[in-house]
Amino acid sequence: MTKENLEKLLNDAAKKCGISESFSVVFSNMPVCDFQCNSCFSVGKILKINPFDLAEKIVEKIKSNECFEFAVARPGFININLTEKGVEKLAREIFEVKYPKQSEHIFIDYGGPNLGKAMHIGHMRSFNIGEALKRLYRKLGYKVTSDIFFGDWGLPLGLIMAMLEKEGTLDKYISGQLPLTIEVMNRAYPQANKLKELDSSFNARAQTLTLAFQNKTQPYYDFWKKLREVSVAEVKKVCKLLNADFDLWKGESDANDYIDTVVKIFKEKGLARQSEGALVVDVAEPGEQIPIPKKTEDEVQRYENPMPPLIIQKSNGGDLYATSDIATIYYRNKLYNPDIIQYLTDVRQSQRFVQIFRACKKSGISPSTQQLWHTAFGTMNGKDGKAFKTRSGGNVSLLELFEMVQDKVEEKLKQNNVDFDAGLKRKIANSAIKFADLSNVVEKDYIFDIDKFTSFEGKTGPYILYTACRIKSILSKTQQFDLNFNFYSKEQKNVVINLARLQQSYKSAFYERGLSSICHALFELTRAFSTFYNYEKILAEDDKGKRDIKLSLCKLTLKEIISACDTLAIEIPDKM
RNA sequence: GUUCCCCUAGUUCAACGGAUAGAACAAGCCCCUCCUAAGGGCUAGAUGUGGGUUCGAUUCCCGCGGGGAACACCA
Repeated sequence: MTKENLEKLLNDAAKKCGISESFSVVFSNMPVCDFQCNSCFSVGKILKINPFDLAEKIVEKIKSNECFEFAVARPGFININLTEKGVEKLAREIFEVKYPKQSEHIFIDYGGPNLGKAMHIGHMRSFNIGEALKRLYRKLGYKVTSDIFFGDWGLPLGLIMAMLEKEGTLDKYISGQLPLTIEVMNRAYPQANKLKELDSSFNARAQTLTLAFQNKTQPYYDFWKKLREVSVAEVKKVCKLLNADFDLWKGESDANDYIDTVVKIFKEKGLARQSEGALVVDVAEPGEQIPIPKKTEDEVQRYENPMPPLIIQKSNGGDLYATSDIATIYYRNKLYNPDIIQYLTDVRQSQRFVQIFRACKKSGISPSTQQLWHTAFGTMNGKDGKAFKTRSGGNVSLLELFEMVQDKVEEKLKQNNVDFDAGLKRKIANSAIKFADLSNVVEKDYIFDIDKFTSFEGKTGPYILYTACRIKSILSKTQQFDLNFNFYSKEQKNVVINLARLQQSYKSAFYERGLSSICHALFELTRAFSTFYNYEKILAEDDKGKRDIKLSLCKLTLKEIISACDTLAIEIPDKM
């Protein structure tokens, strides 16, 4: 890579001056240069040399280079510009880039839909970010296994059963007299959820039914299987819309067989203790969970640096999700032995994952060499800055959101007199949603704005697709041409620089475990291309050499846009 | 109460401790006899507050103000 070449040049020059400190290079945001080196300040400080003098000394030692022009600027910057030869070489590197194979195996857990509950917009980020990270890791040469990890073993399914039982239809659904559909579940769950608050005997019945299928008591266990089947089919529909796919479609229920084993491990290692009737594991480290003296008798006990113990068994003997999570880590290690396990959830679950990870490390369920990552993403808020809710206080379902965006896309397509089919509509809607979501920095909350998802101008997914389609259109209208990277105009060079920045963004994205830098670089690239497109005639260029150069730029840019979109799980249509 | 996160143009978002703080939307002005105007060009507009560290702070540290989240049997 050019950046590395530059750093080598500078470091070699430094060595000739007897300096062993390292110099690094970054893309410049200044209009005067392509790259810059800021290291003269820090190195100058260590060596007690004026940074400006140091910069001059280094640059003097670099014998003239055909690819780069060096200049020293005011307090001590080294500014570097690419020559035409340098641009050509950079373009060639970009065109031929290959990522070496990595030895690590990353296991990534995202999606996490709960059976029985319709997916809402809160699930969207996990799917979008997780899917894109999975693809990014693969692109960068890692072995990756993805698991959707259903919440399929809990109370919601017991609630649905209890609701149907109360209606008197449960037997008919069990026997198959009435067909079980997702609509039945989507209706029954919210009703049951409300009812359990009002009717404690109903709640108790739901608990009993939950325990029944968990103990594999018939006919409830078979009915649970049926509920799972119907839900999974529905989830797969959403996955198709979001262009997400998983290697494993497991869930809490698969961890069930290992729960006793892991509880035993905690007990045998003396890590578990009884507290208020529940079985807990202490995970606080020194300086955490220090009780704050109560001011009055009946005040709730508060703690300084709170880190409560992790409950692995309820006082009624029931299991918790945390126990399933630990059991899941246990069997994932047994079956897949990954080097890294990554989870993607809302930031509100952060403390829970700290607890789970610590419990796994303490007990050795996760070996000390294994990395456990929790990538916490910000909450999607409404315009009031609070967690997003519809006017009626409910959640917007993911399918509804997708429909709304597709309707808007259809409107726009009709307005532009474009021939379209369902596939094109879906692709454009998908790009709008993905790009709007992934552009945000992962860990920050963001405002869920429906207008943003249905606006197709400016920094949006459809803009990226539009640019790609324009390039495709040009390339489809041309015959064979000779690949030629001897770019000569300012606009062409700017496209190449942005191509390099896009490739650089994959590395940043890996370290940040987020996609916003890729989205940003992709947008800047398409913007640079659009400027070039507006300034220079491509197909109408008479000079064959120049036309080859311009077409080569089209080809290279399209290749990289396709590659980036593929990483983000955005599909590009041929026309729009 | 404790802990963590956030505060940047009118709005929504960017900016490994680097130079003149970038975009998008909204506003105003231009560009379709020309490869897709879902486009391009131009104009105007911002770092909550008070200290500190630094050659240099939106970025790091400490106050203050404002907002959000978590704080044992939900996930």
